[in-house]
Amino acid sequence: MTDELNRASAEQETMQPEETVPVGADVVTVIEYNAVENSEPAKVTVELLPEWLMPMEEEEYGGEGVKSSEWITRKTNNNVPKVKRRRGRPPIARNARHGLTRLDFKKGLHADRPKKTVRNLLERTGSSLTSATAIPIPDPIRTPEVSPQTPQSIIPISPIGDSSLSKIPGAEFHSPSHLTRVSPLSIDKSATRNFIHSPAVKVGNVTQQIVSSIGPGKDGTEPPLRLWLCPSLEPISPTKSQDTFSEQTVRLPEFPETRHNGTVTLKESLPFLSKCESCGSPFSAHKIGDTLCYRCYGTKPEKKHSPPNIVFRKVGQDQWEVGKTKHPRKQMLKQHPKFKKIVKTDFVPDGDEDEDDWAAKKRNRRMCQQCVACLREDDCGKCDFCMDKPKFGGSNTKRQKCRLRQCKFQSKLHGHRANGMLNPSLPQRKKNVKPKLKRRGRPRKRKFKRDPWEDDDEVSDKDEDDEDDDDLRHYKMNGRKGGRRKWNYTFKEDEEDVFVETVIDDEEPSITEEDPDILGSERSVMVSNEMYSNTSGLSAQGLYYNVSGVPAAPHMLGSVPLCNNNPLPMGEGISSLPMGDDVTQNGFLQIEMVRVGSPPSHYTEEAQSTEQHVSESQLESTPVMPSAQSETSTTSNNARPCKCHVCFRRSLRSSVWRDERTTATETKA
DNA sequence: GCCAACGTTGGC
DNA sequence: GCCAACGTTGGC
Repeated sequence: MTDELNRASAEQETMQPEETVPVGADVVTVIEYNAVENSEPAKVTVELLPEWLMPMEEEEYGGEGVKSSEWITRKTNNNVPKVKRRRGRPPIARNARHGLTRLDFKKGLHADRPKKTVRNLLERTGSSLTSATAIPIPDPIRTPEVSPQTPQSIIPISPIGDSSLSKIPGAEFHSPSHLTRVSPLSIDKSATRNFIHSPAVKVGNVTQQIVSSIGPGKDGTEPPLRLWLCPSLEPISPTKSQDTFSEQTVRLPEFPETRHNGTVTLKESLPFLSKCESCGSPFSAHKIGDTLCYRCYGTKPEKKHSPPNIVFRKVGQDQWEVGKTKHPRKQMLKQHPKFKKIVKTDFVPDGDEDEDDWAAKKRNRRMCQQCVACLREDDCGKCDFCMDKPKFGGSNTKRQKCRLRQCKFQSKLHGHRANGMLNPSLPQRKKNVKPKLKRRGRPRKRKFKRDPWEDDDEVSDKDEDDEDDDDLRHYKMNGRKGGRRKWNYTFKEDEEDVFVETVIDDEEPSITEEDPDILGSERSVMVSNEMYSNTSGLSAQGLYYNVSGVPAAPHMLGSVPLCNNNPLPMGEGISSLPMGDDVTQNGFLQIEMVRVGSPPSHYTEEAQSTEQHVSESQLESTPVMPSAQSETSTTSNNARPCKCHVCFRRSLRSSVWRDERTTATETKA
């Protein structure tokens, strides 16, 4: 196991230089860090730009002609001037409140709302729970089962053995319920026997193992009924260590959450009595992270809510069928065609939430409400978007916000240097400008040419066959949608909380190692720097990650404080945990990040390109990153200076840029 | 992948 | 109903 994990670490690190960095705060943070600490002057060509092309902060700082390095430094100081927020057309204030109301600050959960589709409406009304392929949209009817965790449902972890934390008086670690709930410590003979009696258990092999080892009624006591109703409430007693399961269930690296090629050992086959999040019935969790019983798994393959963790979920991999089929992914997708569409692991909106909240949030997805651009009130009147506005005499064809008011973080125009952005006074889109190409976009229902030699006009006059058209369009559509996708990046910031949601959707993962989507499936990332008050006992400023499959307190879960007193580099830390192929395939990696350094105002747009530059060409010479990579690949317990931003980025990177195929490839190498 | 065009929606 | 601008479409 250790060797395997070490190998995984090396594989992770080797992929890092090739990553494509999404538009995100984490990226920028690192760049700033490097720029400041390493005193490496940013290679930025200073050029005079029109006002609306100048960096917005520069304008706010009144720094005409401010050099880029200075500019970055200033931004690092997080001195974004407060500007009176506009309450006009973009309903910032109200919607910001709306957005905040969707945040559960205690749990760091960010509520999201499904789209108003017929399917969703049906599901919300409870009229249909039939679809085994349905996107696991939160069902308000079932929300009581996933209501906020009561203190009783959070199992105080008292690890058996020599854990130092177990000796801390009153130490209580409130890990996400789905992690603690399946703690093997809750398994005792009675519980296991109860599990055998559970009607929800249908996994035969597991049951047989238990039956053979522990006969029902051996101890002559029936389990309490409450154990049936809520197994997680079963008190955990260290005295249970004397039972036959304690030894192998407590030791983390060997924790049997992984299986290889369907080979399940006796030890691995031991189930954990868990409570299904969907139906509430106890069931046998094959591994940590299994929150749904076998029955509900087909209908609700996604957990309903997630803690403010980073959740990398290997979608399209049947957690139950791994190893039992030659093509588990295909089989899974066939069984659950919509399974891979599960993207966001957001908090289940309670029934009180109305559509207005969702609409309000939806309207503000392009606004962080905090950046200078969002706080800007006036249109510049000079950019192309302003010029397009009717009030500026435009034709209102673009219908976009002023360039200067485009959110730095969430605008989809972020980072784009449209042709019309270079200089509004200059002719735009010089390249390949043809008069007949002037009309672009949606309304043009241009038909595809049958004959490539046909003229466009001729084709347009023809009445083509609809089926051919559809085929062609379908092909084109697939060609686009089948490819890689960008990170769908969302950024939410409050005065105290920062939420970064990144969704990666690649239906057709690339095989190349440099492919940032090498996980081969959709991934959902949600980062929150909200501190967990209940993760006391660990460094409040630390960066932690939890890996599913490790059932205990954060320290037992493999959470590693990455900053200050962090003995482990992030990449290595993750790789040293059982998150190899099996975990990424069968379960999901959960990373819990606590108070990760810089506020979002540090993030700059320019740093994205800089980051790419570093990643691609300077990694081998950069004093920070390359050494980390080389070290983390083979060694362990390297005491490194605290670099919060670096840790954060590396954590994301090393967690995301993994793929089992890459693992196999590099294993060969 | 980029982005022009515009349908559409929400606030007023 | 008007305005602002988000989200989608589809050509390139």
